[in-house]
Amino acid sequence: MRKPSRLSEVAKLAGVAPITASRAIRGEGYVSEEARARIMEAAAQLNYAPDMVARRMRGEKSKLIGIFVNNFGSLVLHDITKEISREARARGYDIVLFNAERFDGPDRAGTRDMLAKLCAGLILPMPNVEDGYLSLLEHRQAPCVLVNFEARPVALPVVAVENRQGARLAVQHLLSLGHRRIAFIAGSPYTGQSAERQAAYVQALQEAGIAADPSLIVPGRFVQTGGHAAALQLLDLSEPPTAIFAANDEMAFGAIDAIHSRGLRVPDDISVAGFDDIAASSFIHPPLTTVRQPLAELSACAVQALMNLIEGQPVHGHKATVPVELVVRQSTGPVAAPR
Amino acid sequence: MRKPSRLSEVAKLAGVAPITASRAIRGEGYVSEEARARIMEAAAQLNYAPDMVARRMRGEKSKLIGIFVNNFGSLVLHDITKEISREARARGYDIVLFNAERFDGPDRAGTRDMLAKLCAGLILPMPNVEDGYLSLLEHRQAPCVLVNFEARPVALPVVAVENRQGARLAVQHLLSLGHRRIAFIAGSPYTGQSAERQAAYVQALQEAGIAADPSLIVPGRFVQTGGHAAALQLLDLSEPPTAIFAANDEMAFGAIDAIHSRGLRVPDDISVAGFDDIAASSFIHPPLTTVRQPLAELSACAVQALMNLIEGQPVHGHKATVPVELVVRQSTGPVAAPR
DNA sequence: GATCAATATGGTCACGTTAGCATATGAAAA
DNA sequence: TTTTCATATGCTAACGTGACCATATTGATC
Repeated sequence: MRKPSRLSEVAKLAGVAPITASRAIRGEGYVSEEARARIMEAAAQLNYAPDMVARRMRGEKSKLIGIFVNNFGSLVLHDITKEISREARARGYDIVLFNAERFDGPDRAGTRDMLAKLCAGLILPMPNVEDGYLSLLEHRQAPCVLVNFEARPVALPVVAVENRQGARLAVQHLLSLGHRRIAFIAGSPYTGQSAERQAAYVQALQEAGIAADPSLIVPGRFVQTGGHAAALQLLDLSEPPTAIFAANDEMAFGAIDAIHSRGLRVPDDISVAGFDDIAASSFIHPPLTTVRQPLAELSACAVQALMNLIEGQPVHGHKATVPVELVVRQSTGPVAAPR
Repeated sequence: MRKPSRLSEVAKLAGVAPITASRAIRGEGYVSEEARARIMEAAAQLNYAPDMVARRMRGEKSKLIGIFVNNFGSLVLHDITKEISREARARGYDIVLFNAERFDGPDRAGTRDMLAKLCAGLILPMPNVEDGYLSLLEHRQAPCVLVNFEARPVALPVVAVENRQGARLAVQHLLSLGHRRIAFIAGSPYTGQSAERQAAYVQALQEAGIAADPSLIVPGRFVQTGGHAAALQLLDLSEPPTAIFAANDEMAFGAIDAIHSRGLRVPDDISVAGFDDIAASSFIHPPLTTVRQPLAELSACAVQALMNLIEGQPVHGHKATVPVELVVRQSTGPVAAPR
């Protein structure tokens, strides 16, 4: 590897001290016009570029925002990440995405902290965060905003969608279509987000005078294959549901696939609703009835909160919520006539 | 922000020199059992974690692989990234994804190079790379592997799918269904990948005795909205095509949407084929006939090549290709009976 | 008793950069 | 003439770490 040239080399070539070259390149402090010209030419000649790692070690801020995710394959996170990136770039910040899923690699925390140190701020679109790391963040490792975090009260800004309201809308929609046996495919067991949606599901049923049947609540880990397996399990019940509400769209995709694989039709035989409204949801067959998260608004809100933190405004554990909206498409329909 | 504790603080608390604490923590060199115990306890008490930025400044390797992408919203890149991440983690490496789309932020190159310096190696799943940066990489800024790079010969390892063969399969499939007016929705004009697929499309037509009609070749920038607009343009032709081959699945989604919006049916009125076989393609309506990129194999190949570079094997501009496969689903069918 | 090897510990310096302070020059103001 | 100010430049130190070299101490071997 050819070593990149250093500031001291530029300075030597220009016949000045390194600090003077530094000033010229950064455009700060006093440098005479002739010295500046010599330095710039030397820099160009040596193809010099400042070493941001060294700058960071001196504690300077970068123009970089880190997004830490713990589900690298998630489509809704893909969409959220895209929106955050758009917002951040509009403000002159670059984006790095770190796969923070747990694994047993060496120096796990070290790598994570290195990135955190390099970034001006962090956005964590995670429904849950390991306790140890959360307290590290609360003690100000870096400016940090949580997105869709629902695990517990926390001393950091949180931006989230109205999970309960969204789940309630979906369940009420299914109830209004005449469904009474409505199943719920839950996400990962330890995410507050899934818990919120599940709680609202139970409550909406109760308000309609229906007791939640535990056998109709099946976990699907927020992934498509999990939704597939969960739906099969539900279809195998002695009294299967007439509608399924999945805690996210990807599981709903899996559920629809599972239903089709049993020779049943959506929504004629069984209705399916999701949550998120990811891009693919309007394209699948049948188009998915789902709860739309306003991702652009959510992301704008998160980036704005992070900018406030970066610019030194005090950290408060304020939680901002953005409203959701039910998008009715063709995956839900009236309950089938009794056989 | 509470400052993280430093090695010197740990050393002072344990009553040793910093270098001894360093040795104890890294588990290298000679440290007596009692000293090690004191140091470890002090480190735990101070919640010490090594500063990887400082280590990197000393030139140490991290266990981090950077993936630079220039289309942050792309679904196929999402899938590729996921696979690379899986492969890398199996080898003990973490992953960061950098949004390298061009924009005019400050210190653009500096941020990029900082990340490059932090990573043990880079994977660039980009069909094209800015010339200046490419030559920087060729001069060994960091170990680097290109994925699906098709722009020009390059002195770096390249792993790619057989774009020409894939496009040929798709076009031949459409020809075998009786189609003669087959349109092509191209990707971004400056990506070799799109050019490769387009060239094979033209060649396959010629082999069937059909001259490519320039009005049937429309750019779609590899994005869904681009595919939508391109399809509308094609449908507005005085003699519209009976089949559309899109250079990627996302544009095919957009095309199908556009066709539906005109009250036409797929594949009854017009067939649509894509390229990539992203996850959503089997779920959309109708399920998409497409060319499958073996993403797991592609990624494994790329990570293996990068490991070779990192471990010091010589860099050669070898290009590895992985085979593609046509997946026939329901978006393609026989050409409609003449009206 | 001298030599050697293994064990154990620390001092110094460099990685590339910049803040803080010190210094030097010329010109304008008192 | 002296003071003040704006301009221009450089030295030193520090960010946190670890390689290299130097120095002890111990026990074993000749």
